Amino acid sequence: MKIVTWNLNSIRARLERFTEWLAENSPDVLLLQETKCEEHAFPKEAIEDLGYNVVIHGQKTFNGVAILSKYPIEDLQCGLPTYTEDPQARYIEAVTNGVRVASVYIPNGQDVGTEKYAYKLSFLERLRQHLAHTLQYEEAFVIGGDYNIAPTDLDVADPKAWHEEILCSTAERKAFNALLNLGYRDAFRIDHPAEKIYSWWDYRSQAWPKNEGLRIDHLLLSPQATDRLEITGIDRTPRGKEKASDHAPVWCLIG
DNA sequence: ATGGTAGACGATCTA
Repeated sequence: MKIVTWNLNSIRARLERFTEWLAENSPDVLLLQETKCEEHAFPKEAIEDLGYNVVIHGQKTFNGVAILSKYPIEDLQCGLPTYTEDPQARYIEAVTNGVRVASVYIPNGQDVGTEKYAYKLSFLERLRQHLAHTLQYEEAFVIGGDYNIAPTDLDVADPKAWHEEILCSTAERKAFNALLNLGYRDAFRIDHPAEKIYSWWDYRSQAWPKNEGLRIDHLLLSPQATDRLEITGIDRTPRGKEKASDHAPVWCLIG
């Protein structure tokens, strides 16, 4: 079962490229972030035509997450149960083909020390609380998303430039590690323990041609999902095309 | 300290 996480940076701006990639790669499940529209504006039919069921937690202009699956989608949950007062659409969870999956768009945080940074850290704490709770189900659970955190300097092309900057600060990395310390694993690092490869390249400053990226998109696996993990990867091909998202899809294969 | 680009939307805000 192939599961992909991808921050599309607008599903409508990306529709042609995205459906093209879907037809070529045909993953079983997609966990999408930054769809950037309300449900009525989401191009559901074009995706359903390719054989996917679609569930959406959207909002106007910003954020928005979705789950696509070739299998029926059950037990839908929009928003973190531990953060029901969050006005932003950043979390969706469901069960499909016997696997619990979630798509999460963790706040960017803007700059260290800002109000948005505080919101990011509080969102991460609410996520930690929820993931602590779901462990008791002892299910295969895959939490894919744009975490907006490069877990270590190995995940950063230019660690000096990013030292204690947003996406790389100590408090953010501690919050990410707190998720791992619950018992979840960063899927990509299981079979690529030392590879310098990234999932996001800023549109600015020619970051893509210079390969000045960061690995901030992750698939976290519960112990039961970890036991079933076969391989993972990051597909950089779509990032090099016209009208690309600034993020690349990250995938894993669960047996 | 600033600016670089992209998307939504219609002036800026978010990233």
